[in-house]
Amino acid sequence: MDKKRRPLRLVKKRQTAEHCTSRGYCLLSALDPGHAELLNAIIRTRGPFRAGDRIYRHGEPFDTLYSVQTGSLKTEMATREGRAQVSGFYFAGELLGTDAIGARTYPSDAVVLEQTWLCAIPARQFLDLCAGNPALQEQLLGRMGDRIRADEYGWMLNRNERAEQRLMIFLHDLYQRRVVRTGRRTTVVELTMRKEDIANYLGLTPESLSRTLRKLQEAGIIDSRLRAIELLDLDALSAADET
Amino acid sequence: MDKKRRPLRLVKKRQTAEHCTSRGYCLLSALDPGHAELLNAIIRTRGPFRAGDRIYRHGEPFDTLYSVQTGSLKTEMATREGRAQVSGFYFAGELLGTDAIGARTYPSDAVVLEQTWLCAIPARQFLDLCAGNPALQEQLLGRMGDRIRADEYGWMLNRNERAEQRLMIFLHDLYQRRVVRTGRRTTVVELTMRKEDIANYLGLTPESLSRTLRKLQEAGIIDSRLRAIELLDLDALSAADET
DNA sequence: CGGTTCGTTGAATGATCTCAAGTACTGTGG
DNA sequence: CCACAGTACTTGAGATCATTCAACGAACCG
Repeated sequence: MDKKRRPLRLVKKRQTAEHCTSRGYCLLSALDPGHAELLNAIIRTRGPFRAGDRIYRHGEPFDTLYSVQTGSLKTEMATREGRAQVSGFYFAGELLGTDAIGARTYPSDAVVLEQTWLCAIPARQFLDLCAGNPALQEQLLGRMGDRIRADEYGWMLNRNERAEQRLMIFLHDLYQRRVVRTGRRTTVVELTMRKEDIANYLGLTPESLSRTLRKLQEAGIIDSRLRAIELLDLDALSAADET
Repeated sequence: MDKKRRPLRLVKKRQTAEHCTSRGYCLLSALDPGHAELLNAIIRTRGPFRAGDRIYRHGEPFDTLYSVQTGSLKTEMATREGRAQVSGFYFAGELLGTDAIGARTYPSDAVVLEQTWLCAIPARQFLDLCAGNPALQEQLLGRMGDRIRADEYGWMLNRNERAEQRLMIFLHDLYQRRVVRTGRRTTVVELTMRKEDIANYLGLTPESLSRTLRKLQEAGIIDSRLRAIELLDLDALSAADET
């Protein structure tokens, strides 16, 4: 399942927070200039990484959080039989590594899906900074809370819903996250991950995913292509996602 | 899948000042006397609550965290069809409401399962206290991180494992948590929740749970009674729970 | 003691998986 | 640009597991 292990290319390239300031969905946005400067001083831009690169592996000492600048990643855990289990996908603006906070080591592997730039945030210094800055702490807690809620909600769905429903919710989630990230409402969702990863993430076999995609296609809800899916009936998808 | 609330096993049974003899005893352990005093000043013991009481409801403004003193609770969310979905169980020493941190309202309902005493912790004041106290912040972040990891692990299991496996993991988790709470290694697990709740939590119908229990019983792994389950083969159960 | 809820059991249905082929895409070397 | 090999994806048919529907038994509570 893990084919090519290219060595990590850590191209160090000093850079300001230019990549972050433009978007509201960024940790820096909560900071006054003084604290932003402090945070800026400890973060480092890293990249480019290529598909298959592993940013960290489970069991390695946890010392760094990553903010995704451009590109995308998946995280995966190992089941006791040694199979990989995809536990999440991460896109630009999202924070990678939060599930390691409070632990000594990363609980999962982070695998790059396409050309990707990251922003490395030393965890120790960052958490100390949070301790002295209520606004930043609130940002961090907010994100962790979001994460807990999202996981819990996702878990709930996975227990109850059928494959078709889960897939619709997943697609709608991808769409929504891209709206939040980019503000654009294109109905074409690019798939930077393999279908196999999606199936794994949804708890389905690739065969079942394939059949389910076909079903949605026949229902006129999506147009499933190879590396992209066009969402033809957003209403149907968001209806699936309603609490 | 359950591993879910297990993170809270870090809870220390520390009974220091009479203020916190039996309330809030976990979070206080990280504090120097001065800060402990501050925290003590804002927490309040509440109870007794009886089975069926709702501590909070989803949608209500989030303003309080609760530490379970004695007794037990379940949290449940509403699916869009209006059915209830059990999202977790909480026992003495565990922290209730963390999934609301960062949100304005509680995402779930908290329902009491038996006679229960709680310790109410005003969220605003508590979080402010954390912001000024690195040790306390670390405790809180640690718990939230534990929670994220547990949810993630649980979710993973739920996607992969069959009913029998999930049930074994659940039972083993109940056992482990009780060892942590009480230190006693009795193999009889009291069920304060209804079987219906367990089935719901595991993503099964009550019928399927019943059949699965019978299977484990016939295999000599458990002795399933009405309000308790005796764990006859702990090795088999912990084997199911191994990473 | 009845009524009610909770839990169990059986048989039939349905969803997803497994196994086994077949097809389409991707990258490589000629 | 094409042929090729390797991988990803799709499709079909049968097996497996959990659900549904229906009925019954056992505990709880007035």
